[in-house]
Amino acid sequence: MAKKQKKQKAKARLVRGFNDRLADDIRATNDMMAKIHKVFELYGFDPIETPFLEYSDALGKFLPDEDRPNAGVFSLQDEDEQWLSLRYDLTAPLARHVAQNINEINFPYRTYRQGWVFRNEKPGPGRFRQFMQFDADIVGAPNISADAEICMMMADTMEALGIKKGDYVIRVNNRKVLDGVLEAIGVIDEEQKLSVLRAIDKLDKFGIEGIKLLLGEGRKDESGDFTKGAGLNEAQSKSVIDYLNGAEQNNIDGISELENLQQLVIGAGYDENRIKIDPSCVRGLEYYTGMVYEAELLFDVTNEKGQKVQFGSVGGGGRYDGLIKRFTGQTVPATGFSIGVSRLLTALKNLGKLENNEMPAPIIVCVMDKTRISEYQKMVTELREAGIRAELYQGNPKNFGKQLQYADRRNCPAAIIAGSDEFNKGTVQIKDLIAGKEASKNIKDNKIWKSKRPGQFEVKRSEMVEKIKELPAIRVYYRGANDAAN
RNA sequence: GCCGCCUUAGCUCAGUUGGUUAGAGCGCUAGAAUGUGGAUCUAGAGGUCCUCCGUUCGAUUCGGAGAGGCGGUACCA
Repeated sequence: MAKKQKKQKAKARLVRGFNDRLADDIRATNDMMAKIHKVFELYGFDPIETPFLEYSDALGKFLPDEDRPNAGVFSLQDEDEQWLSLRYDLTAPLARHVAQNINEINFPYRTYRQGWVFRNEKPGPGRFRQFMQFDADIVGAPNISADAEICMMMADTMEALGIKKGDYVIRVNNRKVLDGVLEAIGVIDEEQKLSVLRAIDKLDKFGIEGIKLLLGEGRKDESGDFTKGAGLNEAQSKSVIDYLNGAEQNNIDGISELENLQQLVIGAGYDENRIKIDPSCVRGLEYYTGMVYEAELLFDVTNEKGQKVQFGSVGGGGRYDGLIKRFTGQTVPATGFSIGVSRLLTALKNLGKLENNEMPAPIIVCVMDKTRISEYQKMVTELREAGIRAELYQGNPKNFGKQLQYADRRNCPAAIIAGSDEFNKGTVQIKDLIAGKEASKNIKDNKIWKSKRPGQFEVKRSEMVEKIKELPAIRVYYRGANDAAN
């Protein structure tokens, strides 16, 4: 009987590729977001928010087909049988919004937005099926100066997040130049073109030797799986490698755009350490029409298991002059950038570059006498009014040791203790749990430990809040907040 | 999608050449110690050995299929 019931219990489990987020991550993410917002606002961008769900056809070419309605995107049918999809990026919904409100929008439209996006595909390391992006775009801006500004803003954003000059680089390239290379070696087949571009994109992953294999017959990976190559001949392959090594190119249009951008950013004080032209930068294949950019972290990241991980790209973007045309028929040039917030957070966390501004745990007011709950609650309120996190112990107050154990495990800076003795005297006990923890290192015997009450002292009830404020842990954290308020 | 590795207690993992009662550490609960966190000691709870099918007198162990996890690779708007 008991067994049968057990079998009927629901299994607590997460959907593949989705994750719960814990307090530290949420706080760190919010902190990052605030910094990014600040930079984007400074550059004159305004926020916008669009829904998670869009009509599938509005999202572009990834329509659910009959056989695989959920390939790549999560899709479902509405009551009227129309296909809806969870957004897989923030650009397609922006294009829809702009097309829909094209007469009201004041161009050039500088806009940013953040949010969750969803992809129905196999999750990998640092890769999830729900993740957060943070985008900025300038819509209705045909000039290279818009691309230059986006690149500079990206550089500023990286630095605002605490990543130093030289620890990141914004790589820039131009699609037109890549097209010129393909043209020069006589590759006209669309599939082959894509294979060549994909191979080029993998330079940082596999190196020149790996690229040669991918341009030719193909490459076998570490698990023994074989990737078919682009099938170029020796001469074609050599031309591509020469291009990657910086050989001169003949696409005048693309080259001059890149030169123009470089001139603009250098003029504004962004040298090659920050924004660099890189022939191996490719990005979204059938999507971008001119400039493409990518933000790359240059330092090694060590993961939880102590392995070194090459982190690479944490964001990318480019010019997409065709996206809004799908809706309106008229070309609306646009350029923008997308930051992979979740990825960036992981990188910063592994690096220890997140500022240590962890929220201190609350002060715990212990319950020693159940008939005096309202008096304990009053203490909590006074602390809160002073801007100090505080809570009344809400577990079973029967066992007093449990209350301190709870406070200890939460890393609370202090506990307030008041029983009948203290109430009679008009005092409270303040127990500095951090000082006590320090003292415990030298006390082996529990009887002594108990009688000594390390870190604990008695103060007048009326001075409780002031004395709490004087605790080292409280002073350090709350000083900044109070200064800001005053 | 393809390739490889993995799945035993809440967690990390031993183990069983196919056999009666499957273990450890950590964690959890209780007590020593009812107004004091840590350390220590004692006791206790906790398992369809991922699922199904097959081989076998007998399967957690062997075989097959499937699911899930990790990693590589492909795709990536």
